[in-house]
Amino acid sequence: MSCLADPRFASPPPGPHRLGHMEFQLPPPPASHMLGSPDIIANSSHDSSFLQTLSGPHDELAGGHGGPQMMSGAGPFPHGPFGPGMPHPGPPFGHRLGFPPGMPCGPRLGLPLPPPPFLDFYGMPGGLDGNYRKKRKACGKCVPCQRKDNCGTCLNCVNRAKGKQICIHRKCDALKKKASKFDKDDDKDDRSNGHKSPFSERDGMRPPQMMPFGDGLMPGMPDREGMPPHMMGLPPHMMPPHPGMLGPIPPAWENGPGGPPHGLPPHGPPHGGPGGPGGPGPLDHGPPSFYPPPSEMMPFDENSPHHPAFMPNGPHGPGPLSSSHDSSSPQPQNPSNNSGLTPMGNHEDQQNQPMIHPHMTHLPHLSAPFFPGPGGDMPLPPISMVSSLPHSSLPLPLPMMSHPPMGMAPLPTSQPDSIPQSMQNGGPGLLKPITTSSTAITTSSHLPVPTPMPTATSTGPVKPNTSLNNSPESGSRCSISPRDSGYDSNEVVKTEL
DNA sequence: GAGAACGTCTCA
DNA sequence: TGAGACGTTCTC
Ligand SMILES: [Zn+2]
Ligand SMILES: [Zn+2]
Repeated sequence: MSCLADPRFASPPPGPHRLGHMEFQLPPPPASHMLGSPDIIANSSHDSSFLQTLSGPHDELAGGHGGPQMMSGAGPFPHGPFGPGMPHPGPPFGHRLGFPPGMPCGPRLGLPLPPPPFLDFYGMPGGLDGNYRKKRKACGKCVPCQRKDNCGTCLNCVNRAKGKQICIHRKCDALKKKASKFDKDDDKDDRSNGHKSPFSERDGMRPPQMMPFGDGLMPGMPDREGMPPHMMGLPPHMMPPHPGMLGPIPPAWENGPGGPPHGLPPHGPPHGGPGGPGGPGPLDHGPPSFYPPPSEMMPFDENSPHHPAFMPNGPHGPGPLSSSHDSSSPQPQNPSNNSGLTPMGNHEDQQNQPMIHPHMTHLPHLSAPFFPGPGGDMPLPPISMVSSLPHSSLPLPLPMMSHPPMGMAPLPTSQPDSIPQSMQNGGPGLLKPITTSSTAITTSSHLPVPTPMPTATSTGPVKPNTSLNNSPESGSRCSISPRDSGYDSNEVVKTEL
C-alpha cells in the first residue's frame, strides 16, 4: 500500500477542507524537513518500507544495532495502530501545534490562530514546531564523541565507502543503544514463547517513535526510558510526569485547575480527531485514558500482566463486561483526583458517565459503545447497566453528558423495553463502535431522534442532523471548545445538514 | 552540492 | 542475529 494512495497519509492540499461536519482551511504545506511535512510523508523512501517493517517479520527495533523507528509510520491497522483493544494514547487532541500548551489562542480571543491541524495518522503533531529530526545525533559528550579522529583501521573506517558508518571508535554511545528500553523488552519477551507482548503482538501496534526525546532526537528532551510504549510517541508536553501514568497529560492538567469555561474540554480534536476523512480512526474508540493517583501508579512493565496497562478496565478489577459482576468487589472512588474535577474539567458527577445520553439508549447502535481492551473491542453493557455500576467499573471515564440537552426532560436510566435482551444480559449486543469524535459527541448530545452514527468503517462525511452548539447556554458540555479546536466554530465550523 | 553518517533492509 | 549495503537525512 502506498501512503500516497492512502488518504490518511496524503497531505491535504491547501484550501478548504471538510472533516465530518467541520470545515476548516488548510494553508499551504509547511516547510520541508519537518515531521509530517508533505515531503516526508509523500517522498520518504521509508514510506514504502515502514509498512513492511510494521507488518513483516523484521523487528529492527529489537535488533542489535537498529535505532528507533522515527519515521512517520502507520499501517493498515485493522484494529487500530495499537492493535485490538490496546490502550491507545489517543491523539494530542487539539494541541496547539506550535503553541505552548495552554497558550490562549483563537479568533474569539482576538489572538492568533495556531497552525492548523497537521497531524499524522496517529494524531501526532506534524512537526510544525520544526524541532523534529529523523536521525538522532551524536551526543557530543560521551567518550567516543570526544574523539576527533577516525582510527582508520576499524571496519567502518576501512569500509567507509560502502558502509557509510562513522568510525566504530567514534560512534556515540547514545547512538549505539536503542532509543527505548521497551524496544529491548519488546524483543526479549516476544520470541521466547512465540507470543509477543501486547505491545508487540503486532508490529503495527508499536507506537510511533517519531517524537524526539532525550535519546538524541531533541536535545534536552526527557528520555523515554521507562515509559510505556504507547506513550512514547507523545509530544514532550503531553508526557505524563510519571512513567506509571498510562496516558498523556490530561488537558485540564495542562491548563491548570479549573479547566476551560463552561466545562468545555480544554482541548478538542481540531478536525474531528484522527478519524478524519476516512472515517473514525483508531483513536476514536474513546478518550485518552484516565490516571490513577500516584499511589496507584507503577512503573510500566510490559512483562507484568498485572500492570494496569494491561487491565482492560483499569486497575480496579473487571469492568462491567466481566462475567462476574461481583457486587462485593471494592468500589473505589474516582481515582483520577480528589478535587472533584475530572481531567476534562467537568465535575465528578459528570465523569464516568456513558457518552450516550439515556435518551439514546433506544438506539441499538448507540447502546453498545466500544471500549478498547486487550482482548479486542468490547461493547459496553446497556446504559441501564452502566449507570448502576460502580464508576470504577467503567473502563474509561467518559466525561460526557450526564444530563439531557437543554429542553429535553431526562428519562429514567433504565429502559428495559428498549434494550435488547442479549445486551441486558451483558452479552455482546450490537457491536457498533462509538466514537468520541466531536461529531459523535455533538450528535449524541443534541439528537432528539435517532440518527445513524458514524462507524469505524464509515468513510463518508458524518451528517449529524443537528448543529454544533457552542453556546454556553446550550447545556451541552460536549462541544468542542473553539479555543481549543483552534477554530471558532461559529466562524469556520459549518453544520452539514 | 558534497560529505558524513543514521537508520533500514537484506542476506548469510 | 550480525554484518554489510545502501537510501536518506543532515550539516556545511
Ligand atoms: Zn575507525
Ligand atoms: Zn556521544
